[in-house]
Amino acid sequence: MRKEIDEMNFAERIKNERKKQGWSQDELAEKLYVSRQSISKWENGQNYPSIEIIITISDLFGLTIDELLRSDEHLKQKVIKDSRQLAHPKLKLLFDFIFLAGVTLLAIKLGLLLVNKLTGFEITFGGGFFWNFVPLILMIGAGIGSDDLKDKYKAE
Amino acid sequence: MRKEIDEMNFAERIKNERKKQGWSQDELAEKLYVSRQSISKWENGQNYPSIEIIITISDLFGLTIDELLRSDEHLKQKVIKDSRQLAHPKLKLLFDFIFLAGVTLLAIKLGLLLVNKLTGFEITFGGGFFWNFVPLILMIGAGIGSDDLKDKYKAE
DNA sequence: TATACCAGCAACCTTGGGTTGCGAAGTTAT
DNA sequence: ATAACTTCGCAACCCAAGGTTGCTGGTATA
Repeated sequence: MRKEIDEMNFAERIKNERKKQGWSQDELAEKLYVSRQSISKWENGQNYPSIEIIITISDLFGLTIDELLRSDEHLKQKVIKDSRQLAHPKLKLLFDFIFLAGVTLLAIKLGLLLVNKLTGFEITFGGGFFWNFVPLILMIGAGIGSDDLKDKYKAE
Repeated sequence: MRKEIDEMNFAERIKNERKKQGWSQDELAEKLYVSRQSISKWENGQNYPSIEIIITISDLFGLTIDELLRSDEHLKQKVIKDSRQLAHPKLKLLFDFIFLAGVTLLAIKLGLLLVNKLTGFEITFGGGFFWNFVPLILMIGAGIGSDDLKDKYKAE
């Protein structure tokens, strides 16, 4: 029972963590005030340390006790699902389109200015006020809205 | 030692959780395949259950093992510090200034356009190409750079 | 009253966690 | 080559901690 569940995980994990820190069994034993052979036993799955020592170990390695004692497979099932759903997907899509419209208008305007510059043409278009303000308003307004909605997820 | 650290917490917590579920000691004992007196002992702080049973208990009550074994005070100290430090603070500051310069130029230009519109003045300034492109380039370029650096933190 | 339920104390037993002893294997220095 | 040192696993042993059984007291209900 014990072996099937988590002992292999605990043994491996404590061994890996010890090596990650570059400690020998002797050094870890000193830190935990136990004999070196106790460390050896834990790492070979012969027994578990006492509760108090488990808590100390989790502090020493910066792991939760669950991470120490449970199998990776078990922990995976407990991971919170990352693919959360946006609260207002359609509204965000609208803001994205408006932003694109602003970008398009701006691109048209700047493109014409560039053509005039490079070719010596003097293509003009009326509504200078429109061409200077509306693209910016669209881009800024929609950008703010879309960014705001990006961080809102459905409650679970 | 043991009593000072977490035994009171474990004993209280397991008792509270059992009652929260509306179970008697007998009922919990059946679920865990132990005697009723074992439950009594745990709840009165006389001893701890074995590791296997602790894991089963944490599943049964939907708590982490850390929550079972550690004091509330201890868990608080483990909260990850949110105020992480940026990897390149000075570079990000430079990008922020460049962005501000672009915004300033754009504001000047749009401000003049607005004044012309509202007062009927015809204040003009040369370099139409400059006034149309440079603010945008500054804003977009610096905005991208600053946003990129916003997510880079120093390794711990 | 009797019965059922609940939970704590105590004696007892077993087993699991920790210690000590020993030795093998690997590495380094002379 | 040998000696010294480091690292770690196996085994015997011990004891305390965890679990069981027995008993009892308190409370609620019929």
